[in-house]
Amino acid sequence: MKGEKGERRRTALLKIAYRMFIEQGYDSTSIDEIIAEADIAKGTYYYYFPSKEATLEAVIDMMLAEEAERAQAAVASPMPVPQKIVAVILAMRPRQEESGISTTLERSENIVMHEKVGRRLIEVTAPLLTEVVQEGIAQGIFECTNVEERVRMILFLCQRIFDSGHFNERDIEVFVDTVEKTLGAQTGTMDFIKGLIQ
Amino acid sequence: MKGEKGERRRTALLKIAYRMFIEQGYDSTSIDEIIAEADIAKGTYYYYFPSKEATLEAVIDMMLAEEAERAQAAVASPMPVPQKIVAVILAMRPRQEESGISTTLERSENIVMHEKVGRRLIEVTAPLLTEVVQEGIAQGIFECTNVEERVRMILFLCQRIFDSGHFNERDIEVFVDTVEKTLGAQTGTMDFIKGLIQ
Amino acid sequence: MKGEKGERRRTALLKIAYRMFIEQGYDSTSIDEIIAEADIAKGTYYYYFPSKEATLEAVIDMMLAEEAERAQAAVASPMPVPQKIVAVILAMRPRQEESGISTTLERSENIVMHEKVGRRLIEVTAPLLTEVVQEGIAQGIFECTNVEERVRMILFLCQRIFDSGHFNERDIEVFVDTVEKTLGAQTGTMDFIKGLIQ
Amino acid sequence: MKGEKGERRRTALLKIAYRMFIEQGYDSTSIDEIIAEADIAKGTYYYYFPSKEATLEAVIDMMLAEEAERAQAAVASPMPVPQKIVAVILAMRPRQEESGISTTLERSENIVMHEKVGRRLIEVTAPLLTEVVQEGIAQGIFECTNVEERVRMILFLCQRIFDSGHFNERDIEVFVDTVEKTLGAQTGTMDFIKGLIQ
DNA sequence: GATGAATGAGTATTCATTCAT
DNA sequence: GATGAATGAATACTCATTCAT
Repeated sequence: MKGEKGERRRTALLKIAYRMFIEQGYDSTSIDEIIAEADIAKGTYYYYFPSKEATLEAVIDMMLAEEAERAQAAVASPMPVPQKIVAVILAMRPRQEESGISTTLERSENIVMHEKVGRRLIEVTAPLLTEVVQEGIAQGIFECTNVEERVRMILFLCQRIFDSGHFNERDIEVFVDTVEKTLGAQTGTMDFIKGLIQ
Repeated sequence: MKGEKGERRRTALLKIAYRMFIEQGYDSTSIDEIIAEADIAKGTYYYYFPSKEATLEAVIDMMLAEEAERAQAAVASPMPVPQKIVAVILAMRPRQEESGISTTLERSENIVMHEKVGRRLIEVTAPLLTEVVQEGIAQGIFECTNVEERVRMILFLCQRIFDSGHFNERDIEVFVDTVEKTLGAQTGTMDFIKGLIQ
Repeated sequence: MKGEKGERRRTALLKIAYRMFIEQGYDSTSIDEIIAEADIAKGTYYYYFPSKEATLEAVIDMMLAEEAERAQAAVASPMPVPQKIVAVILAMRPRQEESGISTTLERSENIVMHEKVGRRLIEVTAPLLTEVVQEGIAQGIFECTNVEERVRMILFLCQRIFDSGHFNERDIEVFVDTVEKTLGAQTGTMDFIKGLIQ
Repeated sequence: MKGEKGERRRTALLKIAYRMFIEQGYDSTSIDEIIAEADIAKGTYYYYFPSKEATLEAVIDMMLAEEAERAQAAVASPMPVPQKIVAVILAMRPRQEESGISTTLERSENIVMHEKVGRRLIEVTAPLLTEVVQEGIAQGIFECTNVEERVRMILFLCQRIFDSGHFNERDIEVFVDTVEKTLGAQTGTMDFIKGLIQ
């Protein structure tokens, strides 16, 4: 698996597994299905991945890498702080491919992968958002202590909102209000979020 | 399954299944293991439960019934509103038996059951807590709109805190602060929570 | 099971089993389903029938008794011989209840019962029809040897026609022609059958 | 399952299943018994066949292929028409292996497979025999209409005769007579059949 | 006459993993 | 690098039958 060609094949396999795990859930996706889709032999699969579990880990890493990259780009950009926060939050939102099957995400088969991704996504995003919030504090936009804990709480709420999919206008209103208050921002500072979340 | 004797046996079986689902996770607990533990024949198991899935539902119902009862008792009591809120929240906390195996609760095998219970627990608890908050508003202790949505958000946060098990003092502080602010209470109103959550 | 009351209950059970065997097939009908339909306890079922197999035999006996009775009535009646033959043949035809589910009769689940009934039905009907044919020979309407064998052959063909359900006009034509020729009747003697078989 | 070796193993498995289905009946033959007989692992069985049902279909296809081949050979040969008809009919007769266990064929366990094979065998053989009969009509040996329906009727009678196993001389006589008459042949044309069927 | 709790052998099917070639 | 034949433990569920009360 050292050649470039092998690496490309591994990535292709990973993308197929990724799509199938999301569409049908990890447990419900058998290796037989994956190799049928990829049109390779079973031995070949095991040449590239030591186990199914390892494939899941690799898939999750791939997903996280993409999301982290988007969040990181937002943080590094010259946007005003509130917009940066929104950008980081939106980076967590499942993309087109996934949200198109957002109903699937709630099916119990997917809970396992979803939880795994969710927990790790917060681990990755929290430091970035903390940085932004501290930037805001320095600018006098926010005023609060225990920044790290507040950030994790906000990220957790985000996930619940995006997960459920069934949030309404009032849910968003409450969310924005809570974010503003927990960060000690002026009422209305984060109001523009409302327009962005669907 | 009409006699009293049968009903008692069913309950006994349910408790065994309940314990095993929690200890090893639903998926990882096979019917064979359950009947070995209960020392009954396979046919007997299926005499009492139509399927494994149905057993899970019955187990969850049992858990929820207990939790809902505790919450309901709190609401009906003559405590002051803030104490009622805390009581409802604490009713959601897993009991001794479960928390003793709280590390297990995070194992991926348990995610499925955990999620199912969590979602339904919120459905059950939300109306109760909403009632209490509205009582608080009437008494001038709280001041907020969108009560239902705020309550659900608070319950989300509670679950997360109890789930993770790894919360520290600062997490609690942030939680209490957020609850106060989101309900529009005076700072310090809910402070006594800190002493109650471990 | 000596009392009259018990006998009536047994008959009622038999009719339920009969209907279910026909509707779903013998193998696919479980005793649990039968007792649920009859609203009795499992022990009660085994009080009336020693086994499922015995129930099937009893059901078949019941079906045959009815069919044989109709055929016998036809033979004893003062109809002209050709009409008697048709009457016997039509007595083999599944009744309303069954033909309404004639598609079901072809489902593989029903083959077992169907074959059993079919074979025994021929045993019962053949002597009756033989008698009628011999009556016809005495009257100079038919002219043939090996009457018994010819009769059985005709009955085979009848069953096949009623079984398949998919016979068309030409099948009937061939059938009538064959019956006439095999019995040594004048062409046209049995022609009126065409109008009777649907 | 692409290699030649795999194909050979599949065929070997098929023959084992074939023998067991015939000996004990389809339903009464468990996968466990098949793999024990073949001395392979359960997984290996399912590597070659997706399901038990699929195995049955494959077994039936194998049986039919042999029978159809024998019938086809007869039709293509330069024999006189009556002999061809007999050859096609005889091709339907169960071979040594099966008839040696002909008693088994009547056991209810085998009815399902037997019926399935029977129905499909007629589908396969009917067009061949129709062709031969039409050849006979062209040669002035036969004279009849509705050839297809008559052929199917004849084939059906054949099956009943071979099935029952209990036919006697007079049954054959009646059968031959009926065939001659239904095809509009001179009496005696098919007489030589009598010598061939046992 | 009637009940219903208890049985346990039996069944088809799944699937991640291994390994000789 | 790649293949595909082989594995076998694991799993949920069915159902006719028994028998003490």
